[in-house]
Amino acid sequence: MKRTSLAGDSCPVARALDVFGDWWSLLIIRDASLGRRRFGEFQASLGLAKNILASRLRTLVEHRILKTVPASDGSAYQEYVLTPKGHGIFPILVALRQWSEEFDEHPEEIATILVDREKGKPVKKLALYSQDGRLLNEADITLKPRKARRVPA
Amino acid sequence: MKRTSLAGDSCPVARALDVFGDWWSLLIIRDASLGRRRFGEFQASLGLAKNILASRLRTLVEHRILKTVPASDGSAYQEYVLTPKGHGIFPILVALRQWSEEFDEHPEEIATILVDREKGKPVKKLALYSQDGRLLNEADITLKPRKARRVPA
DNA sequence: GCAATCAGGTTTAATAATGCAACCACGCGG
DNA sequence: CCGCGTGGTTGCATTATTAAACCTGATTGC
Repeated sequence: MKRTSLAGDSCPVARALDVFGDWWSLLIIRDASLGRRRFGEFQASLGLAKNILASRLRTLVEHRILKTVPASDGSAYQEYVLTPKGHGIFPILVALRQWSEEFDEHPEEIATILVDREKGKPVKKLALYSQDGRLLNEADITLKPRKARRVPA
Repeated sequence: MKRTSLAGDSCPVARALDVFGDWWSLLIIRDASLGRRRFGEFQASLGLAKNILASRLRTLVEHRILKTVPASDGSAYQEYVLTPKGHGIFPILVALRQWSEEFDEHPEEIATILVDREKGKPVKKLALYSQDGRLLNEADITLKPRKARRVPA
């Protein structure tokens, strides 16, 4: 069967999904962004098989989304923490959360809401703006080739 | 071995991933948001097996992210178009794209950039704001229980 | 100081999800 | 009535995911 790799795709959405588009990676990253760092913490929180967790952590480290650090409590073990590249996934988690908050069929089952720490009030929805500050929706944008193609002589 | 379902999870991120967190759904939604509507268009664009595509389209319709409409060119076939719930996924696609644009190891392989239709200039990065307009980053937010828990007498 | 326990995995064997290709049904053109 | 394009479904081989058993090195109990 071989799951088709998207790594060579030219679409940035596909390239991102190739890195963490599987069933567990984003949840591991979510846990990491909530401060979990130890193998056992992830395993207890997510309830996934340990071999899968080991495999996912390995590929996330390879992709430099996580890095291992020597320990924090003096024990001989290692911990997994987000790199800057990993922290960059934060908006994606927020977007996923906001979509569920808005469209989930059973919103009463959602346990938590995202609030700003200072005031304790819900955050605004993520929104897309043009460089000159206009609010953009799906119809207001378009795709452009990244660079003018060099025409062969 | 049954793939563990996340549908009953109380985390909205997990709930979203349960709906479209597989290998293909987000790419189908991306294509739909680019205007593709026919089975054959998706299949040609994504290069996935037809049975998988049929299965994904079915579950996306069940979840009301896509809906089938009778035809647009008069033929007897049906087309798949995004519902409002489906259009709500747009910010997630943008977030994925922007992450790749910022962190991909081979950005030269990315073919397109997102620009606003009116001016043709790249869009701003998605950003998270508090209700009173402060720019928030990962450290400025926290999770709060959705409702005050009713304490049993 | 020796057994028991725990963190952090690897190995094994079963089951479920892919992928590919072949097949089917329908409408249409000739 | 024969073939072709669209839109699927069905079988079967291959791969991924899973739970559970096992392993290793460090820490704790006594």
